[in-house]
Amino acid sequence: MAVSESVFVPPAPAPGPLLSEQEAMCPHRLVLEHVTSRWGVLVLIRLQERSYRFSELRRAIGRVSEKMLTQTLQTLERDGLVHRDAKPVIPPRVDYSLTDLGREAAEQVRALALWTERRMDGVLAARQAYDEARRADAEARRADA
Amino acid sequence: MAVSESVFVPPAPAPGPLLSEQEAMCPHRLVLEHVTSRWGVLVLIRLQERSYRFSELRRAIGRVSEKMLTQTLQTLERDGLVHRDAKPVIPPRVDYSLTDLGREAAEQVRALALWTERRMDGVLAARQAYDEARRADAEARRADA
DNA sequence: CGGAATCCGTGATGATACTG
DNA sequence: CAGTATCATCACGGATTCCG
Repeated sequence: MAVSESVFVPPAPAPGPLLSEQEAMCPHRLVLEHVTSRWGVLVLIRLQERSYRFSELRRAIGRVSEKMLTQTLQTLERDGLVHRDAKPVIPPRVDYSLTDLGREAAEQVRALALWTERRMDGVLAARQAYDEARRADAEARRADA
Repeated sequence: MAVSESVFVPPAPAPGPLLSEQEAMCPHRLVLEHVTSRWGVLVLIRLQERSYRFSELRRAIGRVSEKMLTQTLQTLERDGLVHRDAKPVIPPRVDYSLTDLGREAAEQVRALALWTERRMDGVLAARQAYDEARRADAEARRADA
């Protein structure tokens, strides 16, 4: 029946998938996946600097659809990492910020992001070596034939 | 033709997608996605204890298809985080271990995983509160009508 | 045993339009 | 502005098969 975009029923009103949740794995692995998810990482890092409004966050991250940003924020909010402050005004104004738990998570994630940045040239060098090696023995194999 | 499973042409012999690579974003964001990818995280953490053979690693992680494990390992190898030692014997024997770079990455990832485990009950509590709150004002809205 | 290659379902993602 | 709803699309990832 192609339940595209998995639907959640009353008992478990979870917002969106954000990496399949159906598996019966240790629950903390799921939180890990929320935190390390594509947009989760970027949201946490952004919100670490300061509080953001929805569209503002969207622009800051760039190339994220409204849908995915909403989904990510809802998941992180449900996990208690993000605080959502909706002000009942016209036009609507919603501010997102980190909770204490979220700040801790953000620090971990940020450390990882900083490491990545620091070691980037090492990675690039490794890639060139890898690609070169593959090219080399692809050629050698062609010489056989 | 529905290019399922994006194809890479000679200039960029990258193994597999492992989260879409086509986007022109800062390259270190890609490495971050490799490292935080679903299986990338688990592979790094496992290999941190010791070296593993392919099937051994597969069993240790559990519920990972050969294909995804291969893809993950190849991506991490290309990024210079994992070392692949293929011994030309029959039957084939291939050992995977972390490089120095990989060990650094694994430490970051492990810190995150440990944090997740430590704060798990906080997250669970937050979820219950969130779900309860939603249930409550779903009821309130029903009272309106 | 360790992969490489293929087929294929379904779920994650993005574009668009609509609501309050 | 901050979402929600709907739809179209591909990439993830599993199963299977073949090779060395």
